Amino acid sequence: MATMRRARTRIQQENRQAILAAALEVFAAQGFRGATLDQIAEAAGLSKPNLLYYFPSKEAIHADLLEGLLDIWLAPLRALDPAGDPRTEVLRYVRRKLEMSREMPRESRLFAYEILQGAPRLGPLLSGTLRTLVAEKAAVLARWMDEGRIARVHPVHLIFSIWALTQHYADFEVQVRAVLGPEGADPWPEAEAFLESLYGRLLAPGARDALTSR
Amino acid sequence: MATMRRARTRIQQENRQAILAAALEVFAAQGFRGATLDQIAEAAGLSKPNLLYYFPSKEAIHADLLEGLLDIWLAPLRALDPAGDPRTEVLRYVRRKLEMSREMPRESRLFAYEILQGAPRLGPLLSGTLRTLVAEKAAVLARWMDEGRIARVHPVHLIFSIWALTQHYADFEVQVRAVLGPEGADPWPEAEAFLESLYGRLLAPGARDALTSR
DNA sequence: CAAAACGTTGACCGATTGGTCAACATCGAC
DNA sequence: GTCGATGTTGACCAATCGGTCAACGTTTTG
Repeated sequence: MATMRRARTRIQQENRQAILAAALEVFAAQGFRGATLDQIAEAAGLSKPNLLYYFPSKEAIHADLLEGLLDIWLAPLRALDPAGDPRTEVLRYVRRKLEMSREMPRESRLFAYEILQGAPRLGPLLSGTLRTLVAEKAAVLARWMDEGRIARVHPVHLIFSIWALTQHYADFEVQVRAVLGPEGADPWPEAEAFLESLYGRLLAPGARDALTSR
Repeated sequence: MATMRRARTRIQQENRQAILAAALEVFAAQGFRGATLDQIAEAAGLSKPNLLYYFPSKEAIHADLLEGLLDIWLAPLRALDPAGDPRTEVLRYVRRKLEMSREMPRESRLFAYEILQGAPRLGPLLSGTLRTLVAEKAAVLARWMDEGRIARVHPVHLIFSIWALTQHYADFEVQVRAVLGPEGADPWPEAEAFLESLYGRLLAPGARDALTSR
């Protein structure tokens, strides 16, 4: 009846969960080196030795957090349906990714810190899982372009652009809010409208680059 | 004849310069908390006490670095000419910003760490200098849109998008290279071509959002 | 209810870190 | 070349950090 996958007791599951939640908060705010076990322990409502009763080290907590993250993070891209309507699929991907930035900014920042640092911990996953997935979905995009159903651009950079634009609103939220000002409108609906315009126009079949020089 | 602005002696200027260069390298790689004075001292070819002879503290080095950065960083946006041709101006801004990401990735990462952390040090500058400049340039863009010379989008988010897309290639370079693979082409020319397509199509006068739903 | 397993913590430890200081070395002006 | 100003450093310090441990509660199980 009991699941009994990893943690045996109820209290063990609760505390591990509380620790991971607290660690996410602290790591996302301070980065790995900036975070301290005391901060995490206090945020989790536990003592530091107690925290180390559930996890062998600070590194282990961080690793646990990162491990689960990549799958969640890539779910929207995985969901890109080769059988769907091209523009609908891409725009849904953009919307879902932006929604993740809004709903999970801490996860986004945790990821950003890791990449900024040179991906010392999940580097292999980037050249493995991530690279494979991107190659697969880029092929789908390229096929759609071949069929003339969306305009032609470099498919991998198209994916990069979606990552950059959506994560920006989570990772650089302080800057966004500072620029928009204290009475600025909620940036999220604005961002969604902007991104819909951007990808709508970029991918409209028959779109050609505007004349720019000469 | 001598400039004699700040540092009096020749050796003082040289060493301060060496320290700032070394600190930029280390801070950009490890973040503020991750960097140590010993690392900076070694990279600068000095001893730690000697380093503290030129700067009063680790904080001071970091502050010095950040202080000079924002102006450099915003120079391309400042150069956006209200009297120029709209699409040429925007595309030149994009190109210059991308070039800065390529030529000054350490500065870009230093900035990224600061914002990620919540901009504890240059927060006021964001709501001051930066906000003013963006408002001014957004007004220029809005006027161009009113005149029908570029397509209408939210001007501030247009600027956000340029920051996000260009800095992505510097800050997330590890991820970009991992996804493109070891034998992947040089990402920079690809990125430039992609961004030119993107902004060319986004801003083409008369551009309308593609039909997406229903 | 006893005892074993599980859970919790104050006190402590070694390592690292930012920063100090007194002593020493070097340089530049006369 | 001498002497004061400038530059340099080994040794040291207090604070912080990740992690340990022995002792003490608490829960679960027979």
